[in-house]
Amino acid sequence: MKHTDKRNEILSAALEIISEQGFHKAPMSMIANKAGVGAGTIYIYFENKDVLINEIYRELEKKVAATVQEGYSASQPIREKFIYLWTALLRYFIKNPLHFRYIEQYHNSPYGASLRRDKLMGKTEGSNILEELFKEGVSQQAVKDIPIVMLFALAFAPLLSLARDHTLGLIKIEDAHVMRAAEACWEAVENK
Amino acid sequence: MKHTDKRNEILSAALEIISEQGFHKAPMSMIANKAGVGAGTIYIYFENKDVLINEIYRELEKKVAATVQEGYSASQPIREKFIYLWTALLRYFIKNPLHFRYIEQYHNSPYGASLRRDKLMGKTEGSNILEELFKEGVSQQAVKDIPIVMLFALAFAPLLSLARDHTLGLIKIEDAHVMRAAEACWEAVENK
Amino acid sequence: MKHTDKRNEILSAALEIISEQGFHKAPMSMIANKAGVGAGTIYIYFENKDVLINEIYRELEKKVAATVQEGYSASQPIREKFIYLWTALLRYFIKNPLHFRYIEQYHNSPYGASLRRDKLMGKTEGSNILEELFKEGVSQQAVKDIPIVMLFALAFAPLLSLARDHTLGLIKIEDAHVMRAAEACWEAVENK
Amino acid sequence: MKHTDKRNEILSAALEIISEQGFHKAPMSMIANKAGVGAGTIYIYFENKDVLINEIYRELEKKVAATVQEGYSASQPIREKFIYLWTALLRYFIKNPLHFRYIEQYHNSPYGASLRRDKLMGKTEGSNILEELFKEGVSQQAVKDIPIVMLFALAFAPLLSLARDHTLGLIKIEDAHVMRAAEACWEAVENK
DNA sequence: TATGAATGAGACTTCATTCAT
DNA sequence: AATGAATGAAGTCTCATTCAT
Repeated sequence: MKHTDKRNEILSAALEIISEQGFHKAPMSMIANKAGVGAGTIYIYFENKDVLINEIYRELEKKVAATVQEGYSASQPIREKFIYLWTALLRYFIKNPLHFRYIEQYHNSPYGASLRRDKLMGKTEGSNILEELFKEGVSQQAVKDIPIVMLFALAFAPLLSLARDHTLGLIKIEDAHVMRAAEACWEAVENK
Repeated sequence: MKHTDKRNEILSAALEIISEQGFHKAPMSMIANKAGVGAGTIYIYFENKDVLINEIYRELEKKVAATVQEGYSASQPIREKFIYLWTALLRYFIKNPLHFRYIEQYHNSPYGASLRRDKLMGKTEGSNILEELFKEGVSQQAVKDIPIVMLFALAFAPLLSLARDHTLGLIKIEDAHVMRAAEACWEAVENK
Repeated sequence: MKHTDKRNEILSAALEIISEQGFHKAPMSMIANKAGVGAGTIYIYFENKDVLINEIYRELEKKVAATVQEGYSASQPIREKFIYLWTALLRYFIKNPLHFRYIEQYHNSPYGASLRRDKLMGKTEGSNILEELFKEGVSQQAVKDIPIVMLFALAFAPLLSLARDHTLGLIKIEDAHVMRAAEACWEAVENK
Repeated sequence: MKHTDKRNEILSAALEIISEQGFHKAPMSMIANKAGVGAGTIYIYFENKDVLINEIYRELEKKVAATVQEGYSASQPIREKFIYLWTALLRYFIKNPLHFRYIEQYHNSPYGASLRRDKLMGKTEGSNILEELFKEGVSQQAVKDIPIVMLFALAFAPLLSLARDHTLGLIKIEDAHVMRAAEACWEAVENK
């Protein structure tokens, strides 16, 4: 087993346990156990529990950003770009419920207290696509002229809520639903 | 001090500490201290910490429901009723940030894992005004014909997101904003 | 068992173990065990291990100072006062080898790094008898006019060395020896 | 790098770290790191940490003995020989504070519990110059007729105390001081 | 009913030592 | 001979809960 393998074992064991049980029901010993390593081994790869938790988040962020940006074309009309990103994001969360639950937990904990939920996509990589999108929309008068934070709330809070309902098994989201929800969110931010 | 007084002292001490510090930084001893009672006394009124935490939530739920229903008139048009409830709810959260923070923490924790965020207003007590409202709207074709859960997500997830941004100091929500946001949410669920 | 009793059990259990084994071979669990209390109980009386260790030292310091000053008469000639204090101190250490070993360990550890070995007697209670004694001696030209720190080294380092030899069982110090050693130390500081 | 080189790297890395940080803040991994070798390599040269620690002490002992005996002439009068050895020893410690700090730590730890501080100079290697000196002095009636251990305490405990004060920065020992202190110690053991 | 000292399981983390390469 | 990743026992401390008063 290579160096990288053990590190990955730890990361995914932690991701799984924390997603399912929450941060405070995920003792390091349990993570080590699930990863098939000794308790001390985790500390070879991660300075402490906080660092491990933050590292998982950072990796998830990258994956989400990469997935969502894949196939994104900046030259389309605003509405199409919005719908594309919105549905791609929701589909990613539906396909990866563990990732979603982890991200949610992280945002609602001291660890991610500083981060904003809506800075989810690409912000760290410099330009934030979503923010750009809204700014462009506002300047074109296609989107309501209200604070960006409000636009985020209107457009993406429902997305997260639906993703949560889905991972909790409260609803089974079908493709038609994804599209209708995306359109409804667009209507909320759209300038009419 | 009467029986009820002590119970209330405990409830509000716990509410305050948990709202500000989070569940896992709210030891029973600290709660007892702030409530001015002995550590063991808490266990006379509440079987254990979980029960206490759930009890606080239930009381908050009642207060929210009562406040929001106050002044609500079932005879108005759908849209007006929606706007009324929506703005009343957001205003309540803005006025009572501790209550909001507690509710948020509860929902994003194992304690409230089973409950749904949208069951916020009175659902558990039988009649759920919001649910009635949406059903009525759907039957009148004033509201989109999609699953109720989705309507809740579209209409109320942004509200919670805005309330959070407000309590975190990320935005200062003014009266004009409240109204515009309410209208935007209506547009999201509205059948056009 | 009263509140004070348990605290004292802990203090003397810790004193004994640390004296015999050293700080790093005195785990809290062992102390708790010897004191006949639960592991967590120690933390009711002492914030953490450091505090416990410092507290023990402070109590010993008090006892030593009290014992040595008992029967001390400031009105005697310098030489007699010196001999009195010196012999009283050595006799105390011979009678209380555990106390001596603890004090020694404390001084040679990060805990007591700031304290000086020679500030042993009464400094914390304001006036340091020994320092006064030396100053008086210098001004009377009865004692060598060299830095106080050197006087302490000349007069008291041998005392501690003898006490150590005794507690380690390397020598059996008899009364005649105590007196001869005291006189020898006086000769070292005496101005001739 | 030769066998001997690596061994020496380890010894001096350990000496430095332990002198500055103490035994319990000197993990083997840190020593290995500073020595530029793998953690496992240490165990090729030294059976375990205790052996390493004892080995360092033994090497220091040799160096001290060699340095002090250098220039020592057995044919001088007792007093001159004493003064010579005493001052040479103090000067060595002042010049090599790391060596002194290590020796001190060693003596005040379980590792050196069995050794006596006054066996410092070559005693274990058979002939002990100091012991010879005192015996000679006693037989000439130049030195007090008391147990050798006491003579050591009177003569050398102050030396170590002064060296400690110096390395801690509490005093700046000048050449004049060294001589006066040596003479004072002679007065303490001198038979008058 | 009320108390709060006492408990001990369990959390995080360190580090001497081993062993496959 | 040399390495350094891996191990897991052991250390300090927290806190929900109990029980004698």
